[in-house]
Amino acid sequence: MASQNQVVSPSFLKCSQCALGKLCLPVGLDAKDMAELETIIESSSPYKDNESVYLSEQPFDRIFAVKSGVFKTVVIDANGNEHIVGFHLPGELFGLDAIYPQKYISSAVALGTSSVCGINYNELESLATKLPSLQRQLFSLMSKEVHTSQALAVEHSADQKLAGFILTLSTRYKQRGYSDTRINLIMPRRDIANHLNMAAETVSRLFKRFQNDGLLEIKRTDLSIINMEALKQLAGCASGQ
Amino acid sequence: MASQNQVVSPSFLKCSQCALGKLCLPVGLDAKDMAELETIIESSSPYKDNESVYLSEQPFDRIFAVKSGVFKTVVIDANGNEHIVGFHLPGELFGLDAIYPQKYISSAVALGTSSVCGINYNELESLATKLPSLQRQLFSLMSKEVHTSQALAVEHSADQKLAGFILTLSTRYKQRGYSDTRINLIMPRRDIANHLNMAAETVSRLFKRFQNDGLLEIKRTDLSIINMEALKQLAGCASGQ
DNA sequence: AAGTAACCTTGACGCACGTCAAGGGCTACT
DNA sequence: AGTAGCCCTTGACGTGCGTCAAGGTTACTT
Repeated sequence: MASQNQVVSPSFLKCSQCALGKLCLPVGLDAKDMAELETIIESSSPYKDNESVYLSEQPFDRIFAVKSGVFKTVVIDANGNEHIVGFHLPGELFGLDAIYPQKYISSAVALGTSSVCGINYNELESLATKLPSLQRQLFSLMSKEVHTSQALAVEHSADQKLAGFILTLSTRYKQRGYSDTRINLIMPRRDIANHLNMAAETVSRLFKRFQNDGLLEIKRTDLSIINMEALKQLAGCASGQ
Repeated sequence: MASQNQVVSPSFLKCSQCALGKLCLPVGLDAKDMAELETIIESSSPYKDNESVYLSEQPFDRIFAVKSGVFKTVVIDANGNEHIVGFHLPGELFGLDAIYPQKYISSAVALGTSSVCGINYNELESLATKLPSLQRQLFSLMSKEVHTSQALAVEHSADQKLAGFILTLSTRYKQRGYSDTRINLIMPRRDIANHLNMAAETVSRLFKRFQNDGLLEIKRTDLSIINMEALKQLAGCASGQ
């Protein structure tokens, strides 16, 4: 299950050439600053489905940026129950919650073949004191992270939560240049349900109801949003952005 | 309801003299750095019960540190329903979620007479590039914020959520030098319930059950924890820290 | 000291959603 | 091509907790 395939890819795609630059860590950096950032970024070979980047309780040394695919971060409570804290799309960071405790709180697991960039945190910190634009972007991304964590807690009913979840995916994929109405749900229903604190059966039933109500069409992992406005209204709107 | 009483207190208590220094922004700063930080901190006269520090949608300019009392941060969804995102004790920061969107997402409201220090964010940012220890502390605090926001989402049943809530309060008060077993719940049941996404009646019933089971004793705002271990087990433990 | 309003408690009731169980459809491996 | 195993769906059932309603306490006001 665990694996540490930290082999540096021979064909390392630098930030300056990476299509995710406009979303990821380098936002707001000029060419010179980006070149400096590139010196501390390490690329990894891809993780296979269900392989983990790090495990809960391991000492913290790096944060990660998704290069391709999707990762989930998972915590396990005292009773052994798993809870999926979040899903991470290309250009998003994970591991930030480990900075304060200096150890990983969650485990990070690949959903399908996926790859990351690793960034040594100590080096990142010292670089950030030299590059105000980088410091600014880090603060901004962490603030965003706080906000998204809070947003989940606002939603009450099951349909509100699921509608909100679909909308955040839609928004995030759109920002990445993908369609915001046709989405490939890589994660199984069980994972969606777990993340939203509900039963997989409920997810299934709600998808069916949403489909009957003309909000969307779904077949397995292939989701098409038909009525975006109605979905937003269901979600209580706050999930946009 | 709203009020902007930003009069600088004549008896401004500097960070170096403030008892909260060991928890708040100045953690890890030496005397010289702290003196620099003090130059950008502004103190306010106290807010009365239910007065707001800022309102949702207002432009972001400052973050805040609680000096005394308690504040709650509140978001209002599209349907006009309020949701309490968090309670903030002395030495804790709020307003961090406004950095990314550059406007306040929530409103911050005093629970009883309470006071804050305001810190201009632009000045804080430029100071942080000069003081690595300050930058480090900011990253650390924001990471902690991410973590606490996530922790709420892990809890499932109502008793788990309430037990977890009591425990986080206990831990946070202990860190502040107060008792971790005798807690004054300034916030009304309704606010606790709202924050935990449950009905006030449920909070009332659970408190009674916890009391019958010998976990705690509670009368109005006066809470005594009797069996800490049992509470932790109920909460699924993760809430310690 | 009396009046009023907010807060808390308690009970009765109903529903949303979790749990349990069974069946159907992909995908994958041999 | 056949079979095994997961994933998803669908139904039946139970229950945790929300909602509604009423009564009791405490705190603030004049």
